[in-house]
Amino acid sequence: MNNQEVADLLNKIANLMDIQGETFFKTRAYRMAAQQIEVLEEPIEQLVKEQRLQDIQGIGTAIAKKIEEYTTTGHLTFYNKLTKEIPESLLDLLNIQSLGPKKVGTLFHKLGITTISELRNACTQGKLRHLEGFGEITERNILRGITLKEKTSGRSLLHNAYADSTECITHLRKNPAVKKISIAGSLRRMKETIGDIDILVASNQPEKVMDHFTHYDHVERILLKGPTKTSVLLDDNIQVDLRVIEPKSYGAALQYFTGSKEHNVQLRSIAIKKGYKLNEYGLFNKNTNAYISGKHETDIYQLLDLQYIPPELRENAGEIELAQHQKIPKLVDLKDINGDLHVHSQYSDGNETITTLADAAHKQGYQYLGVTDHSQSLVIANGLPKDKIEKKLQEIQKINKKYDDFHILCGTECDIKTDGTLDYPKNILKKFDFVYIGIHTAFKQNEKEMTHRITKGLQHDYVDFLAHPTGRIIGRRNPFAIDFEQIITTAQERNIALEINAFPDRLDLSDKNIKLAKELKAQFVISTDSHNRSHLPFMQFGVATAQRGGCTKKDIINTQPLNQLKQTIGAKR
DNA sequence: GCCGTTTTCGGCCCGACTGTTTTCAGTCG
Repeated sequence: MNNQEVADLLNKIANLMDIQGETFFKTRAYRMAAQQIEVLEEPIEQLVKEQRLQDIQGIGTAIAKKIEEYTTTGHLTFYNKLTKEIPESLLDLLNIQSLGPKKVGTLFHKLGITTISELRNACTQGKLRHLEGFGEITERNILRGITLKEKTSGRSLLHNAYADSTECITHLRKNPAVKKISIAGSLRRMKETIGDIDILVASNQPEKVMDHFTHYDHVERILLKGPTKTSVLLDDNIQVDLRVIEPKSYGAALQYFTGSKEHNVQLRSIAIKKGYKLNEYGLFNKNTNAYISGKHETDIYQLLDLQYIPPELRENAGEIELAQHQKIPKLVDLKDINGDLHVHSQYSDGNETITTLADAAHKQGYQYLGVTDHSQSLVIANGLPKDKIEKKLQEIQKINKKYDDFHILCGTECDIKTDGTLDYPKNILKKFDFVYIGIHTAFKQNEKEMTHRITKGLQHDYVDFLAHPTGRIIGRRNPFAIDFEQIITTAQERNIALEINAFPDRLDLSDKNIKLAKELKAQFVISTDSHNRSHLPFMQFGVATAQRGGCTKKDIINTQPLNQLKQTIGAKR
């Protein structure tokens, strides 16, 4: 029974109780307990064993007792009883836009609706409009909500949302009523997937800004429009929420709308303890309501006696305590990155020549580029046969003469075969400047086999980096079954850095895994896995993920300047 | 359901917009 499973159960209880009509504060207690467990560093079962559950802020006798029963027996009597009254399938309905717990409760109690398909039928038959609090418009909105949920399955990849937001901001900036503008929400926190894009504008003429916004070319439909808040659906089905606020509240609003929600709840309770009230309009005196500050986001943190917290860390996962003790680290920055070490050329499955890739990397301001083509057995990716390696080395040597402030390194992304042996022998691996190893076949091995396979791979000489360590593809492929801590430990003992793969649907390691690996003193390399030059800028998303994992410059190998990097990888050869 | 340097009872974070209503509940972030 892991921590996430316990947290999930508590969240489900909260949602079901909401539908049942329980008081807000009671269901919130379950959610807060769930949140605490999600960020817990040790296994919850350990706490149960040592009777320490109630040491956690937000867990009292009632919830502790439920956790104890659930972790020791695998089920919870209270939950079974609850789902007899309120069917579990109603939880799906809560994810439909314009439906919340109250309406779902009414639908269930008055019409006996328990599933999305039953709901759709009831809507098309016009059965909802007669219920109290419902009408024809609600009926239509629910139908739209169902369609939207099916079409988008919820969230977009970070890079898609980022590209949309950049374009939208460019459009908004053209209007002189826009004084200041920023992305906010989960996009500003650079989460790997984004529910909707939040944009914040400072202006004294909100109507003009809203009009300009709704006339943006890519707006498919206006979902709601008011003087301070407008939501639209773009033609690629991503939702954009725009908030307009007076300049004197811009900083407070930026803080507020960046979230996360859990981070803000903590911040507001700190504000109250210090005699303030904090909302999106500013920091106020709790008693007199007098405005104290709000123009700059940094001032809010300062007035709460907190070190400034970068958006990437605002998940209520310990960052507030760090800020109270002035211990927020200086995170790695995109400017710190001196080169990309995982790029594919036409020598395997890349689309472009080494020359083209090198020119693009040089223009991007890098000192070096590592060209890592797939190894021989990976036929589907046009893996490089042994007898072509010499040709590649010579070509790189020739191109390198062109540059005096840039250097191409010849690497490989060598396959770890199913038994843990590598796809090139030792004498071949030695020819490369550096070596990534990675899994590209037989993803479904069990935990024991896969962990053995990877740790055995890490034992070979001349290995520098472990590519996309968990193999997950966001929304499409789950991570391998592996004992991740054992892999981190082995990599660390062998002085091998773990990749933070920046390709948008990989982001592998994830922020959570980075955090875990960092605690075990792992080293990292951030690389893009580019297959053509348009992928090189993905570095930004790898760096953001590293930031979310709390990495500093010295945690990341490819922040080293060329000479130092040569020493690092050269020491193994 | 949780919590306490005022409290073991009475608070608990807050505001905008919509749709269904004639003054506000529900949803959303």
